[in-house]
Amino acid sequence: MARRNKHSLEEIRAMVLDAAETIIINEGYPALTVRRIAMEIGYTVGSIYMVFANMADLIMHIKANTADDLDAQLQQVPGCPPEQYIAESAKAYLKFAARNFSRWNMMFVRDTEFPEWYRQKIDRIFSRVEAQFAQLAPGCSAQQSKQAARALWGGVHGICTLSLTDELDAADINDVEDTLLLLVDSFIAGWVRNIR
Amino acid sequence: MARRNKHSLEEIRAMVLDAAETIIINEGYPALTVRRIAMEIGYTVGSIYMVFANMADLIMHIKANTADDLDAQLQQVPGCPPEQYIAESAKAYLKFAARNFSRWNMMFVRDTEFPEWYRQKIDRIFSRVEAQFAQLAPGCSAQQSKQAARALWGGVHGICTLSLTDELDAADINDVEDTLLLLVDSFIAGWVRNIR
DNA sequence: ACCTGAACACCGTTCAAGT
DNA sequence: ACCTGAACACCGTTCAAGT
Repeated sequence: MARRNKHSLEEIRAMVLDAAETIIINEGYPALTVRRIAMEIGYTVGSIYMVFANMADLIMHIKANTADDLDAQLQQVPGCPPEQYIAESAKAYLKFAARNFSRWNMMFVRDTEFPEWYRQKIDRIFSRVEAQFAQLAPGCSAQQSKQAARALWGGVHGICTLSLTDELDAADINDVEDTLLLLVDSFIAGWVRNIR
Repeated sequence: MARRNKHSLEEIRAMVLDAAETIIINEGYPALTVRRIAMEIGYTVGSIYMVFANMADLIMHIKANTADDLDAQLQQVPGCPPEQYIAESAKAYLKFAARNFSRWNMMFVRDTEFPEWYRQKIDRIFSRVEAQFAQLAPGCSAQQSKQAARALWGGVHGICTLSLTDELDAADINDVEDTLLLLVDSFIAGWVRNIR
């Protein structure tokens, strides 16, 4: 066999990425193997190494796609006063994490060094909340609002992680949302108070 | 070969657990393999299956040990007023996570269903902080202080996760500690205020 | 009653060989 | 210039066979 040339390398690359994401979504991260992807796209194992350096490289790009999807989701939160905006963003973050658990969870397992372009994507997600904190207390320094955003967003992330991996035994997602809003509301109330 | 009987099954079990923890500490979680453990304790692969059902079972018990160690660490936080106690506990949590990163991180990768006895260990860790919240606002219901503890502790956990996996680009651990204390102080201030 | 080690069904990765 | 598929060095797990 060999040589079919039915797809360009770019097309194959897209097919690999797409098949990989489908496998993760439907069967979870551990089900993702080169052989499995190859089968799915109708090529053999070797061909995957034509378009990605290795598994780690492919995974890095899946993470990047997830980061973009998450960012797009957060961008859809309608403009409103900072407190409300931050609360809505937290809810949107939880919703995305719950609906895309496997892909979302992948983003935070560190197999290889994060490349700079990936780090920037993560930063972009954080920066949205940072801007809101700056509005929340116009007097405070950029450093202060940045730290507040990171503290709270780390917090939001933690509640999502523990809830969705069943560490906090949160019965259903509504309980989690309540806990999330308790964190957001209390933190903001306390922060605005202490900043003065 | 075969039959040496130099160690009891209990001894082998302890050796396996000990070797596994050493490998994780020194070389990280991915370095942990049955063959590697067998080599380390001077037995063959098969013998590990005499004392643990499988790799997942072994890992579960490593996690349990880590949970106990973490609990012991938190127990060493000296008695003091609730706000301070919670802040000190958060610092102790971060310190443990930083010093025992591989083992700590393992606890939150969910490979199999958490057995009930393991869940109880995690609950015990949380309950320490819950009690402090009850003291913080004597009027509030048990449900309220429980939720507050879970919100804040989820938050503390999240900051630790993101910082130690380099997601929040926190330069050094002191910055992380500052961020952690900002979360704790602001949350408590806001919570006490809102609860009334 | 222990303990071995070969065997099985998997991995990711490489690369000579085919068209 | 693509693409294959056998080969390599790994996994976890099992279990007949040895003492």
